[in-house]
Amino acid sequence: MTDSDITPRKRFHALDARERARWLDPAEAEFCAHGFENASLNRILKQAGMSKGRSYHYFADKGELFRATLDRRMAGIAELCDAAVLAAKEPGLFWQEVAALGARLTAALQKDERLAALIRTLHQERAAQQACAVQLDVFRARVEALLTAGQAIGAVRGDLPTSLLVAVTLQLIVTVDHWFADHAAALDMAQEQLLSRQAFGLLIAPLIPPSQFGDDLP
Amino acid sequence: MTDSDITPRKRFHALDARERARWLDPAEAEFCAHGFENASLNRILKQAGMSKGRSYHYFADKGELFRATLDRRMAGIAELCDAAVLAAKEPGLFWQEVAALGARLTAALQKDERLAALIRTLHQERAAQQACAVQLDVFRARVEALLTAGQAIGAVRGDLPTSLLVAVTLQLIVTVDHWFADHAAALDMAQEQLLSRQAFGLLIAPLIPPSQFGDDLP
DNA sequence: ACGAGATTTAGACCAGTGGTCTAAATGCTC
DNA sequence: GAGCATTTAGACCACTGGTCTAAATCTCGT
Repeated sequence: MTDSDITPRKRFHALDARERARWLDPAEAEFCAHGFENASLNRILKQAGMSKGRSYHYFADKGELFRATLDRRMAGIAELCDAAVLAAKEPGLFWQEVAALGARLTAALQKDERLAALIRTLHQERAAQQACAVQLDVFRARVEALLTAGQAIGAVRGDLPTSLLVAVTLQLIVTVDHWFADHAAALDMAQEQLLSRQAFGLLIAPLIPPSQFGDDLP
Repeated sequence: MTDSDITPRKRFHALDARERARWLDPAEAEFCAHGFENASLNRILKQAGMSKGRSYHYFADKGELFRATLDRRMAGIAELCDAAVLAAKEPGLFWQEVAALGARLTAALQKDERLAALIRTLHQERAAQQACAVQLDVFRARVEALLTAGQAIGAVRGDLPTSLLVAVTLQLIVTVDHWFADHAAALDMAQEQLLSRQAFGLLIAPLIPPSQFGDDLP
C-alpha cells in the first residue's frame, strides 16, 4: 500500500511512547519557554537530534507538533470532569458541584506547571488556538453543556445567548487564572485561599439570573 | 549637533501630517488586514514606496510603526472620557454615567472600523501589547481610577484587589465586544440594542458588591 | 539469501521575515 | 562652493516554517 492515505499524525501515533517522548520532550520545553509562534521548530529539531525530513514525516506542520505536545499533557484531565454537575436539580447543588469541579481543575493545573504554561500559550496566541481548534471546540461544548444544564434548573440566567455566556465564562476563567499566576508570589497561602473563594464568585457573577439582585442599574 | 540623542520617534513626529500619512496609510492598511505579527514590514515599505533605511531612520522597529498607526487613530478618543463618572456620589448615578461612557465609546468604535480593527489586534496579539505597553498602562490606570471611585461610594465591591477587578473588567469588555463583532451579522438592530443593554449588565455583574444578592453559593 | 518495491530519512533549498550596515546622495551653513 | 551633518537606498544578515529530492533502510515474496 502506498502511504498517500496515511497522515503524518497517524504515523506519529503509531510510535511507542518512548519514541514519542523523544519528540515531545524537547518540543514541550521549547513551547513552554517561548510560546507557540516564538518557538523555533529548527531549535526543537536540533535539540531532539531529528532532521527536517523526519519532522514533516510525522507532523504536517508546527501546529501539529504543538497539538501533540498539549495532548500528552492533557491525558488524565478529562476524568476530572465527571458528570455530577450536569445531574444537579437545584441551583445550590449545581453551583456547589461547579465549585468542586473548578477546585479540582485548579489543583491539577497547580500541580502541573508545564500544562499550565501550554494552556496559557493557548490562551494568548491566536495561532496556537487555530492549531488546536478541535480541542478548543470540545472544551467549549463542555462548558456550553454545563451552562445549558444550569439554565434548565434556573441556576444560570436564560436571557442571553448561551454562546455569549460561554465566551464570557471562558475568558473570565483564564483572566482570573492569569491574575493569580501573576500575583501568586505576593500572596501567602491563607490569603490565596480566601481570594480564590471570592474569585469564584467573580467568575459566576455574570451567570446569575439578573432578577436575583436589585436592579438599580440604568 | 550629531543625531545621537535624537530618537527615530522624534524625527517622525517632526514631519508634517501630509508626510506622516505617507507612512501611516499603508501601515494601517497592512495592520488592519493582517494584524501585527503577520503584517509584513517589507510589504508596507513596498506599498509606501519607502526604503528600509528610511524606515529605520524614523521607526526603531516594527512595533513603533504600529504604535504610530494606533496613535493617529486614537486622537479624539480621549475627550470622550469626561470626568463626570468620577464625580458621581451615589451608585445609581455612577452606573448611569458608566453606561453613558460605554455607549459613547461603543458608538465611536462602530463609526471607525479601522480603529476597531487595530484595537482588536491589540487585544489578540501579545507582541502588539508589548509594542503599546505605555498606552495600555494609561488605559489600565483610567479603568482603575474609575473602579476606585466606584468603590469609594459603594457602587463597586471592595472585597477584592482592584487590580483583579481591572483585569476582569478589561477582558470582559473585549470579550463582549468581540462576541458582538462575530454575531452582528445575524442580529437585526432591535435585537442588537436589547442585547447590548443586557450585555452591559453582564459587564458590571462581577463588580457589584456581593452582599446585594442572595448568597446561596458554597 | 536476494532483489524489488515501498517507506523513512537527511539535509539542501526556498521564499519570506525583521533588522543592520555601508556608502552614496542630499541639505545646510559658512 | 567647500565641508560637514543628515538622510537615504538597498545589499546583506541570521533566521523562520516549509518543500523536495535523492539516498538509506526496511519489508517481504520468492
